[in-house]
Amino acid sequence: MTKEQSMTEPQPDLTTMRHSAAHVMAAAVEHLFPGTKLGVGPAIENRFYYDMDIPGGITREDLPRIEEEMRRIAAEQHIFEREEVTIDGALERFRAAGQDFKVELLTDLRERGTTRVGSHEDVDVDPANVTSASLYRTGDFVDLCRGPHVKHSGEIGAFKLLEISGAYWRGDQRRPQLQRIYGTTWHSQEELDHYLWQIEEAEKRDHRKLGRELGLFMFHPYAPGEAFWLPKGTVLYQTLSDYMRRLLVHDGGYVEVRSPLLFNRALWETSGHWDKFRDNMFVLDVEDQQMGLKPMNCPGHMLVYGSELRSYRDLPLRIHDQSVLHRNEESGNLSGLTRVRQFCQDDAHLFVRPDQIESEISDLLRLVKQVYALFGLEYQMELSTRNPESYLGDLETWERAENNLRDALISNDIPYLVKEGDAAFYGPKIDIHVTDALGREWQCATIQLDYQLPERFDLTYVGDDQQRYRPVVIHRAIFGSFERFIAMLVEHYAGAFPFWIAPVQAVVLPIADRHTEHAQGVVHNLRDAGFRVELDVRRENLNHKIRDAQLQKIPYMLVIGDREAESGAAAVRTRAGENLGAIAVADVIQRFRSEIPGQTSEGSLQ
RNA sequence: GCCGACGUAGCUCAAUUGGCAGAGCAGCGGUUUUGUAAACCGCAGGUUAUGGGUUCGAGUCCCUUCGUCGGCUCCA
Repeated sequence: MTKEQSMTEPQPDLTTMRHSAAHVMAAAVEHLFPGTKLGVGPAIENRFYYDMDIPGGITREDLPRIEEEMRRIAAEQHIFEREEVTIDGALERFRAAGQDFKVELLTDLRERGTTRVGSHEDVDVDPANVTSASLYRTGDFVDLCRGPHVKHSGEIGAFKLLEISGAYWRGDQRRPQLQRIYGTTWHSQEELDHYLWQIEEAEKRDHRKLGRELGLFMFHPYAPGEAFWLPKGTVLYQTLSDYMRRLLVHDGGYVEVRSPLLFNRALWETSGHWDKFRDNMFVLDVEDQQMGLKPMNCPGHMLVYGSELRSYRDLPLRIHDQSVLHRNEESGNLSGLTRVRQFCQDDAHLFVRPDQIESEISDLLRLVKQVYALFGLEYQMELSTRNPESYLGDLETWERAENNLRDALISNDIPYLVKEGDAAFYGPKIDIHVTDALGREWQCATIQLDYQLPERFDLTYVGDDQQRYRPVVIHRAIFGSFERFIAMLVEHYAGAFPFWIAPVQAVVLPIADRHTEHAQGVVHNLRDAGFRVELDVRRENLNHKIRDAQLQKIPYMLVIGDREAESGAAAVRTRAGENLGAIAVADVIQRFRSEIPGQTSEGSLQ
């Protein structure tokens, strides 16, 4: 585009285009499936959708027809005409048209002054306007909508319909289930193609696919939602676990415990989980008692704290625990490693005096920064504040707690978003959201302030004045769950893990049988130096072995032929395809050592 | 859990309107001793996820159960 064009013909913004495309899509569906009832159709990140009750329902095969009809409507360039009407007038029209969902939205607006349902906002009606509503007409299609829109239906860009799925009306399981059609639209065909290419690339990185190809983990129908960690995946898991243990226990002033998985119902009643979390717990009958598998470590840690008389001098007490947790997720919610029924967290509970909160939070923010930087992960911090409709405790405490968190963020120069009203009922929190290769956000790390559990378990410490005081608990996890974090790492690195966590760090490739002995020596030396090295003695040619090692994304390939056997070296190839030539084994070890964080100047392991 | 789609060899996928279940890779046996992304020949591999039904005949049509995927809801 020339500069001149961009000045005279500003392109509509993508959100407006996408929202307008949703209208055109709804119009197309109405043409093809008369009697369709419309829900809502907003623009979302990269895409748009419309929820509809379509007579007889549609399948994926119908999408090309709908797309074709959209192209026809686009070609006709119908103007998006705005019309301001009274709510009663609008009600009449949508009632007459049998648009029950629109009628409900308008009724809500009139009666409650908003169309909001919980934190989910429907965008058809401007909540600031309670006397009139705006309609948009495009050809024969009229929709309740607050706009804005592009000029005419020809301006909805280069689009494609992507996906079809179910969605409850207003996100409520008890309400009718509508069909949601997803599409995407962009300024140009090139941008559309690029987006479609991105989706394809992201699919190649899918941890479920790579997990199988790289032999990291598997699932079996007999254990839905519970991963089997295969030998290579176990190395990865264990390496991360050891790294975190070292960071916390060796360097960070934490102590580690192992605690029971199965607890009497009484514990869960005390902690409040029986009330709030029962549906997500596995409960079983043991003799004449009910026992629950733990979904979190916190109640157990309360018992550990309470098992001794604690002095103010003992605080902060930081208890780390990598125990197995179970949550009874609904079957439809299970997904690869990111939503499972059994997992471990790099969990810890910090028992602190009120005056220690801010410095503890600061330390945690630094820890998050350090760990995420090591993996090169992008993240966004979010401060969740009190939900006025659901909180325990007094306002003063809440205010102080929120200020503690905010001050810690500010003093560490960390940009953050505020999520008003998103706090847990027991205290405010900082969540850390990581963006993965699919552009999806995952909540991994979390830092939560809790004044309630110490109360429920009547935890105290003795102050310097002999009085009993109540400690504050900080729940925190840096990886979150190992399962989800590994899923993210797989997609982030596309399976090409950094050397220090790679399940196999190098493979030794003898060219012919006569090189096996020297190759075994090389393997032996490298293993002695502490590296994870395999030997490929198959009677295949070098090309074949190289290809297999590349596909397994092994960081280093060490080729042993006549020349290397003679000189006591290995010809080093990296998975990036570089051929570094023959290198003496001692120098290979040096090179490997330099790739372990903590053994270089940039160390995280010290 | 709900809506929709899917389930064929270890993996990736074929199989005409309902008419003999097939290929590549992997595996196994042989031949080849190989220099930076797939050597060659052969063999074996299946109650088409599961249980039932319709039919002369079912991978294909209908129902059940289980699982997976995309969403909704919920969340580490």
